[in-house]
Amino acid sequence: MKRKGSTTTPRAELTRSAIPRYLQLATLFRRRIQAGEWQLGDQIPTVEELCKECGVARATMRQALGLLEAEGLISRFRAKGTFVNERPQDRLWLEVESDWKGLLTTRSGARIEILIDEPKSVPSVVPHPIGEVASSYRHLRRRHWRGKVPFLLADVYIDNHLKGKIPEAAYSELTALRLVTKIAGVRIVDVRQTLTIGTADLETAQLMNLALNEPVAYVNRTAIDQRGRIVMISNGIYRGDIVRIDTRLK
Amino acid sequence: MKRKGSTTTPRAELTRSAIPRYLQLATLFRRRIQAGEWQLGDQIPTVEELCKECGVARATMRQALGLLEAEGLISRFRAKGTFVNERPQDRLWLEVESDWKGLLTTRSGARIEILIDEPKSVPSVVPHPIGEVASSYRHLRRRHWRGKVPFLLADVYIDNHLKGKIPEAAYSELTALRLVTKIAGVRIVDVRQTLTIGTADLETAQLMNLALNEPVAYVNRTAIDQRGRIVMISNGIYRGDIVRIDTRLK
DNA sequence: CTCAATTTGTTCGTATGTATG
DNA sequence: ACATACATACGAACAAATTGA
Repeated sequence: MKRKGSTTTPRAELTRSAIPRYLQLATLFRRRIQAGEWQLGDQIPTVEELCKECGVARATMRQALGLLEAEGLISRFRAKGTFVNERPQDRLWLEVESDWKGLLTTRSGARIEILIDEPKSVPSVVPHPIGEVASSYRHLRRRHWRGKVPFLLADVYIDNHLKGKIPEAAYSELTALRLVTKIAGVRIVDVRQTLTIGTADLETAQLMNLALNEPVAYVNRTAIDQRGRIVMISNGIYRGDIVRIDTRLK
Repeated sequence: MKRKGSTTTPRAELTRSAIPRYLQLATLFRRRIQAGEWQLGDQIPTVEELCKECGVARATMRQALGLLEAEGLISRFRAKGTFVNERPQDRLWLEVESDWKGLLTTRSGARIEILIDEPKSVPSVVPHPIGEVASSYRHLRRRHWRGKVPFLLADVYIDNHLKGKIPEAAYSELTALRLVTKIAGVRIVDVRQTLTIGTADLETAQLMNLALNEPVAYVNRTAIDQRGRIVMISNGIYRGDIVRIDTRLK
């Protein structure tokens, strides 16, 4: 049988996606538990009910629940039902700073690991064209940890004119903006920050200990000095589940 | 015509994951284009080169590129090569406002559809306990469209004390904060806004025309008046792919 | 102009994983 | 548990268009 022409089956599936259904369901239920919709100790709906609700087969639903059971989130008892064991770890929010004070606050308990260190480099992309690009930057790719959780992967570019002013040890201890202001003593006249939302690609997922396509936040920062020169560029990827932006408008 | 040389960087191996390889690859390359690693007009590495780099079969790689071609990101020419068309970031960003001016700016071309309208209701969750909860609120679930794209799903609660001051038609035309300030004329002394990142659950996905587990942004807003009463609560879910927050720090 | 190399397009066959009934 | 259908992934061969020697 040839596959030319209109052998296309008109399937109007709602969750038509390349991501396996059982994974979608697992995520959905994980979120329900986290949101408190399914409370600790609760009996969750039966497999039959869940199947009807989500429009999938029993085997698929059981596969999804199997994942959650393996994660320790639920317990299943024959002829009794399925129950919520615990909540997925209450997450430690990370505030993406939206003012100077926040930007310069030391992140307590953060450890910075240097993955790449190129002494002479030029940023391939300049997120905010607000100033003159310097001739050469020190490029660092750094991974930030809080405890055993990597939460930020950032490519940092620092103007090589500041090279002499920054001690080596500082590169693995401070945020990029602190390096140029506090340590190198540069007067920054403008900082731009852009946050967008995406999903983890393969490389990011591996480095951040995330599943592929889990949400992440891209945070790009650019800082210029008095002479209008771009002295720092930081292109960072935060784990989406720890990002939180609080704003107060008076 | 520039020819982008094949990166000799040793690439991470593709995980044996539940997410199809061709999707992983598409995401990876989409990101490369967005990051400018593959610039506009560039010829990207040949299929063969990409296969070797990523360790996949030709057919798989072609399937990934086929997706990008369908999205209009690249163009492929037999015997010539594959070229970058445009950047994915050329979409219509929606700015989640982070200051008063932005909050009150009318979103041009936005249409608001009312899904639920409860005259007397009490918000089940109060995101920011900064004031006194009123005795009764008007609860609206509204879906915001730009053209044919739903981009925001919001549960809005408005203090019923303001009932008489707001004409019916306004409810399907204005943002919640505009309703209470511009229309009802309430003097707001404090607004809190919190943004977090998550993924679309089943209901959200259906209402926003998203695949399950695509990234979304949760934006919660609370406003109090002079007497410290919470006059407005808005719990919104934005499509992740259109959220963008620009900040400027001087 | 022809020929060879390059590069994408197309089509087999086969194996594996996922979802349904 | 089993059979069936479909999507995914691989490998290989060949076709078609472009370029340059």
